[in-house]
Order: sequence, then C-alpha cells, then structure tokens
Amino acid sequence: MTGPDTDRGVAVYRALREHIVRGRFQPNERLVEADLAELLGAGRTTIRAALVRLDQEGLVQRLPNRGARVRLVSDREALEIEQVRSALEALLARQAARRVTARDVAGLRADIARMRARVAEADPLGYSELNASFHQRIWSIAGNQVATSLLSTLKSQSIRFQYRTILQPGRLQRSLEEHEAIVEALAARDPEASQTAMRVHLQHVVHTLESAIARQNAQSVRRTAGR
Amino acid sequence: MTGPDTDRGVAVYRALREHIVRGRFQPNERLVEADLAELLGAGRTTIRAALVRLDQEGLVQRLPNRGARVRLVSDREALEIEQVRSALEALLARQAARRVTARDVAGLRADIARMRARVAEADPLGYSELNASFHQRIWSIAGNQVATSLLSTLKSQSIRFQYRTILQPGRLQRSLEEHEAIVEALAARDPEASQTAMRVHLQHVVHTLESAIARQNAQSVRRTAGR
DNA sequence: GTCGCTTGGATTGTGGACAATTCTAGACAC
DNA sequence: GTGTCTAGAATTGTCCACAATCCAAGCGAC
Repeated sequence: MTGPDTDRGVAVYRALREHIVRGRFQPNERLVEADLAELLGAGRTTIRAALVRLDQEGLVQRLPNRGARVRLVSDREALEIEQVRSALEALLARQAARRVTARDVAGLRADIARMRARVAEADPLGYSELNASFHQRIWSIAGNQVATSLLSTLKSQSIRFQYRTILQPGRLQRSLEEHEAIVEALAARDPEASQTAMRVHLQHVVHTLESAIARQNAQSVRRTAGR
Repeated sequence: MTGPDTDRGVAVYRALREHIVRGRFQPNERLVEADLAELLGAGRTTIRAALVRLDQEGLVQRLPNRGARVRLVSDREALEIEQVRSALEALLARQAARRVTARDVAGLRADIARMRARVAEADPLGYSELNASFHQRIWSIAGNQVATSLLSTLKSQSIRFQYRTILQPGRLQRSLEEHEAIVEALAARDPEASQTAMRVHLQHVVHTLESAIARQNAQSVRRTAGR
C-alpha cells in the first residue's frame, strides 16, 4: 500500500522519514523546503512530494502557505493511537489463530526466549526491539494487509512514546508473561483466547501509558506552581 | 489529520477525489497527468501533488515512471477493510457509551426513525445515506480522532462495495433492528453492551459481503465455463 | 507604551521547460 | 506467424523561475 515514487523521490521520502522517526529533527521543528533540498541534494519539487506524503501519513503537519513542521503528537493522541492499536491487534490475533502453522509457533517461541534473556539482563531497549518484531510476526501470520499497513503507520507516529511504558518498573516482567499467554493461545489455534490475550496485553500497555502521562503532567504542574 | 494544501491545490485534490469516489473514473483507469491538468485547469505540479496524496490515501495507485491509475480494491481487500472497520467501530461504540449525552441519544433516535421510513418505502439508497450519518454520529460522540480519521479513509476506499450488502433481500429490515439495539445500549450508557451490539451488527455486514462476493464469483465462473 | 500600518525579506505555490523513462508500432529475420 | 530490434511518440520525473503569501521589524499616531 505504500505507493512508490520515482527513484530519487522514494529515496528522499525515506531519508526524511528516517530523520523524523529517529528523532533527528526536533518535534515541532520547522521544515523549510529549500533547506531540506540542500541537505538532501534534491530539488524543491522532490522534497515537496515527500512532505505531502509524510503529511498524509501523519508524521508531518503542513499548513497552507506556512510550510511544514514535524508533527508533535499530543498525549491524548498517543492514547488514542494505543487504543486503536489494541483493537486492531486483537483482530489480527484472532485471525492469526486460524492460520498459524507449527513453524510460526516455533518462531514465536524463539522470540519469547530471546525476550526472556533481555528481561534477565534488564535491557529494556533490546526488549523493545524484540517486542516489535514479535508483534509484526503475528501481523504477518494474520495476513490482513489493510490492518497491517494501518498499524505500521500508527507505530511510526507514536514511536516517541514507547519508552514511557517500557521503562516503568516491573512492566518488563509482566509484559513477558502476557506475551507468553498470547503464544500459548495461538499455539492452541484458539481465536477467541488469542484475541483476548492480545487485548489484555495491550490494555495493560494503554493503562501504563495513561498513568505515565498522568504522573508526568502532575510533575509539570508541580514544577510550574513551584515558581 | 487531513493536512491542507494551498487553495487551488486543495481544490484540485478534492475534485479528483470526488471524481474517483463517485465513480466518474473507471476503476483501473489510467490517470495521465497532462490530461487531468487540462481537465481541471491546473498545472501538472498541482495535479501531481494531489495524486501523491490520493496514493497515500489508497484511492490511487502510482507506479514509478508508469503513472497513476484508479486503484481497484479487490474483493479480498474489501473484506479486510470491513473487518478492520468492525474492530474500530466496536471500539468507538464502547468509548461513545461513556460520553453520550441525552441530546446525542435523541439525535440517534431521530436517525433511526428516518431510517425506518426508508425501509418502509423500500429505498435502499436513502437508507444507505442515513446509515452513514448514523455511524458518523457515533464516531463524533466517541471523540477518538485517530480512529475516526482512519475509518473515514477506509470508507472512501470501499464505497463501491456498499451496494453489495445493502441490496441483499431482507438485509435492510435486519440492519434496522441491529441499529436499534446499538442505540438502546448507548442510551443505557453501557460500554460493553454497546461494543457488542456494534460488533454484532458489523459482523453481519461482513458475512453478507462475504456471501455476496462468493455468489458473484460462482456466477462468473459459471459464465466463463459456459463459453 | 500600545496599537495599527507599511514595507522588505523569507518562504511557499504554481506553471513551464527539459531530461529520463516507458510504451508503441513498424521493419526485419527466421 | 512469431519473435526481436529499433526509432519515435507519449508520459513521467526533476529543476528552475516567478508569483502569491506570510511574517517580522520599523514607524508613526495617540
């Protein structure tokens, strides 16, 4: 579904996307077309096409005659994204249960084993990467391209918020257990149980994010009031 | 989330979008930039920006150096879209139940009354329009902008398939009853019941679409074999 | 000091020109 | 007839120039 552009066009688009997702541009930073053109060695037309695409994708905000900025996703929007993600991944877990093969289950169990090692070494970043690939494996088992494509753009939008959940104390261990439950339900080829397990897992993520945001807001209020 | 363009830019985008959604261009029809430019009285640059956007939106397919076509959504993809829609609308029904006001309920009941009139007059097209506004009313009650925006682009992609469900005999009456159940659950401010009622409703839509597609395929096979 | 106006600079929006690529049709060999 | 090759046309990709718009600083009135 990610429609291609021309050779240079797609390269510019990818480069810009990478810069934004990896946080090389600050959120809310202005993206001046001429500057980007020089930075990436392309004409403004090419840059502009990439910006239009990123705008539609939700990574960039474009206002008429006022240019583009890196889009800052609000706390509230991050929550909405996580809720949507929960609904879609629950659907995919259900569909995956009907199509999962023995080889798939083996792959998922291998992921779990590697994640367990990361938990043991208290390595949240490593865990986070494995977590992403675990979920994506389920997406590909389900074989629902529409849902998968939506999820992957949502993910790129909310990537900045992932640390707020993973870094919560005790969350890693709990998360691992939830993942194990998902794998068992899938291995049993039980759609209902798989969907439930996934929903439970992501509902916890939503709640963790909710309280992390609430705590952060309380802190910033205290800070401002302290003056 | 629908990022704006410049004045003429956004006008061209809307015009093109309208043409596609309303079926004024055939599916899979080639969209030659120069022709569109003349048709809409704009330069190729403007047309091209609109095409990039429509590509990202899934209404148009662009291949490098080979131009753009109206995207033909396959039967399989239409099903995937409906499944995703079901999951998202169930989520929204749940969230709407927590925020619904007395005024909202009155509006929903008014919609139902109008739909009942359309059913009585056997007017599927009028019913279909009211159906759309009914669902959108629920979206706005839920207040989840991320989900709403995804749903509205999905809807524009699958608009061609709506008649395959609504025109099935007996479907109209059944659909009306399902809508009534949704309203009652919302009026009771019961999130679980609302979610379930919505899921049941859309699951029926999915199944109706499934069998309509299956029937059509069987027919076309018969046709081809008959030669 | 604040408000409103004007003006110049910076930036975006659009059209057109040219290069690069793909597609089409005809010629030719077999 | 089939397949391959090669112009030439058609179409897309990119850069550039100019117009339109926005923004900030300076200026004056009160």
